[in-house]
Amino acid sequence: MPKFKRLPAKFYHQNTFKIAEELLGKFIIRKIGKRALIGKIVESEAYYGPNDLASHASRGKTARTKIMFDQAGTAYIYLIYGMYYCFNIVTEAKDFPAAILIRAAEPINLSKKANGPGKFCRAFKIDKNLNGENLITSKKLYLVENPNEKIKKSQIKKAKRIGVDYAGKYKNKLWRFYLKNNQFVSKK
DNA sequence: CCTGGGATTTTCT
DNA sequence: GAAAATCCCAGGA
Repeated sequence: MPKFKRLPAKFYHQNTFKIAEELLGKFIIRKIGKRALIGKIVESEAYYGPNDLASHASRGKTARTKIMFDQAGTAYIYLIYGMYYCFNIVTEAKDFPAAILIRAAEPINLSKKANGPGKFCRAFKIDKNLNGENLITSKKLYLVENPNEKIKKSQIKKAKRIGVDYAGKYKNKLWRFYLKNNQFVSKK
């Protein structure tokens, strides 16, 4: 097993879009008892600020979305379409709503595919119990440096977000990022 | 190749 | 009561 270096608090206190790009290639680790599930992040989507109509936070702070207003480095997990969980990483200062949806990961030691936000959570056994988890201190769910690979800017593709056609002018924002030529990206 | 609908439940109107 | 930051499968062209 290689030695994994956890991403520090400082990493989560950068600009949301920079983090969304830098997350690509990083490893996510989910510990369940003595087992660890590991995947490489290959696709992310940014949801930024109170005016982004695609963001849950655009309608203000509610019981569900209050986590998005929390401090950077918090996990925001919600149930979509009644059956799939989505995993997000909260960014920006407290009381500024922003988060990054992790859409896909390349399996390192996973038995299931993770090429889509719902499937990602299924593969990692992520559910509402982990909502609000602190990724900087958690023992169950956290992110680490990729010890084998450095991602270059030229490997990153920017694209429109998925499933947000209702979001007016925000639907065309290039706020989705993924690794070029990676077969585990949910949609090219 | 494409389009459309069902599953299932939380959330807001 | 309708819609939702999804996924999978069926059916038609």
